[in-house]
Amino acid sequence: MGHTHRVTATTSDEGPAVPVTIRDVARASGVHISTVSRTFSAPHLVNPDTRVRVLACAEDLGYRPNRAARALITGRTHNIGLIIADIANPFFPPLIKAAESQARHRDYHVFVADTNEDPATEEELVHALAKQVDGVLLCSPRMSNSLIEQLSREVPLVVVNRQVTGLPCVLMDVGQGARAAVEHLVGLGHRRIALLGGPRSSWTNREMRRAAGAAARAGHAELTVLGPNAPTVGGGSAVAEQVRRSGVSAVLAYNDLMAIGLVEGLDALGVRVPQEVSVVGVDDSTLSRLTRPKLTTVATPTATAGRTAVDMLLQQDIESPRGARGPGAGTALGVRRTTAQVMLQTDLVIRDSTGPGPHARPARPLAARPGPASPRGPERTRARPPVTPSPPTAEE
Amino acid sequence: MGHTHRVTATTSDEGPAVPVTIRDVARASGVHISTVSRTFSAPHLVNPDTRVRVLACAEDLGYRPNRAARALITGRTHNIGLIIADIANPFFPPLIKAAESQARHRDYHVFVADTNEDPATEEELVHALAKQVDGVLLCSPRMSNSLIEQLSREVPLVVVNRQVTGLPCVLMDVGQGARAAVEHLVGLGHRRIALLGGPRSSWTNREMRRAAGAAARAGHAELTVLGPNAPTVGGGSAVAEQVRRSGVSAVLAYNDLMAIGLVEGLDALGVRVPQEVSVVGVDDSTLSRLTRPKLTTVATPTATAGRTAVDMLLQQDIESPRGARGPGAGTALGVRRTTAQVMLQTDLVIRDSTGPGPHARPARPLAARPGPASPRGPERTRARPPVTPSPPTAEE
DNA sequence: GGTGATTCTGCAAAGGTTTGCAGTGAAGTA
DNA sequence: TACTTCACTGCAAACCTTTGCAGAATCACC
Repeated sequence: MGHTHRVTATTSDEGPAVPVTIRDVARASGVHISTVSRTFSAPHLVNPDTRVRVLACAEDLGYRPNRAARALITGRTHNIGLIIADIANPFFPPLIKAAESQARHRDYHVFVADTNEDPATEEELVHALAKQVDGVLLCSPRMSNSLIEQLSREVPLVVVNRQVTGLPCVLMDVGQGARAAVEHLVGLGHRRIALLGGPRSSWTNREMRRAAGAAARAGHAELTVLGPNAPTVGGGSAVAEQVRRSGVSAVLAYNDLMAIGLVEGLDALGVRVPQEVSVVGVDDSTLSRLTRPKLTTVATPTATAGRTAVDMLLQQDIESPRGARGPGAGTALGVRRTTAQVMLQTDLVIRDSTGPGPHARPARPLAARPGPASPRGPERTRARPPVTPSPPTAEE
Repeated sequence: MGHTHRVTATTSDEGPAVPVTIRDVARASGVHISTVSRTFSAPHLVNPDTRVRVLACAEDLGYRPNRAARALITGRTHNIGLIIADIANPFFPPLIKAAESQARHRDYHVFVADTNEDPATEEELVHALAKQVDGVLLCSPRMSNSLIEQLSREVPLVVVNRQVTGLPCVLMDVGQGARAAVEHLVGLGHRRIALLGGPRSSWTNREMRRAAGAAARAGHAELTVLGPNAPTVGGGSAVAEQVRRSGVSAVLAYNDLMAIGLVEGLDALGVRVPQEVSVVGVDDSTLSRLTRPKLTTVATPTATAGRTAVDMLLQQDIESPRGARGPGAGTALGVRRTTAQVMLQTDLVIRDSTGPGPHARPARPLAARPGPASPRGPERTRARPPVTPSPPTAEE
């Protein structure tokens, strides 16, 4: 596979033509370049007759305003950068699409970049994007908090899935989700539960550990933390053996990918889910409904997060336009801006990958033993009113 | 879900500081701005002593060259635009990641944008990206060929998954893949086969129809085309009922998503795969190994396509730098460039979603009826040497 | 000491656009 | 008619860099 076969190779003169600028249009329509400029950026300032003439010339010259040059002087690019930890993770597409749609409504474009979960790439991308966008959405960053704060002085930032003091953040209450998941498992009669950790530098990871640990203690269950692991299918299947050896009867995974990988891995070892081990994921990605057994998972409001993040960025942006020292405007130092932190609720969605554990109450023996093929619909437990987030940890 | 809870809202003075320019560095280090510029873009031209001084000043002023301004004069942004039909389709992430990695090696950054399968959005995005990137990779475009050609005069273009005369293209030999799939099904004893079509304006879609039709005729099988459909899981499950009514015993779907959706839909109707209906997908996305039964599918060399496309773009780019009318260089009209078309091979990967049909030879009755849980490993048939692509159709 | 080469630095134009200011002419008002 | 107002347009500076050219200083060499 992947063998290359060159079918055709020709040369032609059909290149991108010489770029046509505002000057060419001005010359063609016999007006000054400033009039052409106004025709596009402030049409009400130019005489209707001239306007149509200019537009006509622009049309058949194929003129398009150079957005980069425009940005140089206005300080606004009308672009938003969206930096994503791993574009192959089905968690992100809904977020991306929601952000794009929200941005489009506000006449902005979104440029997405993928970091492969690598902090160095993350930093580099922020620098690369800095002057070409009006702000950057940092999704599930793997950098340290201090580096994020530092970068935020270079370009307006909104952080998703991480809490950074002084910066606008969109958080999902995975703590509450993890607690609901553990309570669900405890309620099913599980007393030995494993938590499959994700990347070490993930805020979500820390929140889950904290909340799952507390919930386990409250439920008199024992929680084993396994990890950190790569937050991928491979990362999940890689720990299957370890999970089996640990002797737990239920697992809460960092995300759906790991949960699915774990189910795969356990299956290969001959361990049945949910009969022998129950598995819970996080994200409620499209995947969770497609695999068998269907995954019990903590639903995160991904699309809402995308929309909210864009809103927060644009709001902040509008208040303090970049390059605020216009001609004659003096130097505007330290523009005030508002930084809000928003916490979104999560839901536990119960499907077929969780079942009764070794300490299940024998009451209602039939109803209490819903096999993976049981026809009951998905059950949703709404998370409780969100709590205030834990104080931000010192570093990462 | 998605209820917003505002946790914190503060204002602070920690905004993005006043942008520090090359001027500030020049002033601080007591040299002319041109020296600062050279310190960054041509260090060998500046005295080591001055260089360290300038670098030191730049460092503690936090100076970063403005890439947009630089691009304005050099004509090169060192960015590549990557326009994707649907970022939620697992077909794309490997392509994106390969493109990003290849670009990074050449000191380029990739900006991804998603079009939601919408031609209008596609066009708009090309315009938006035009002056901010050195070239655009158009993946599985839904625009008309003529529009693509027109846009290619605005910015260098490389097209993936579509054949446009005069433009560099990266194609996957889905025709060969579809043929192999149909032959596989015919060999299994299927005589009535359905093709689940994808988007009408998809080149891949047309190729598949053409090749699958020919292969069916050659195998004395009847091919029913169903569609066009949305190339998504939903699009697949939506036609399940129609597939059942059509009475076919095997289906070749436009892509894995549709195939998986179809399997889901058939399952809901009580139709078993592969016992009653065989299903083949296209793409060999990560999904195809995760669902049950594991999907028989046509593997497309997605990562290779991403790498190749970047290479073709950069090669073309290097030959003809944009804005080629440098100071005093006169007007360079119609720069020559080379346009190649590359066809990549595909492979049929046989897994568990295909099984014997109504006309199966009764020979080896046991081995010929592999259930979905049969432990045989995946089987790969290498596609034959690629053929020259069919001549481009007039429109889209 | 004179010549030429070499190394470094400054000057200024250029890239494509926006925008405050001033100027023009026409229309409105007294 | 004289004066104000208004709508429109041109001028030129500004945004932040890069880069060809030329000047200055240093050095080597004869």
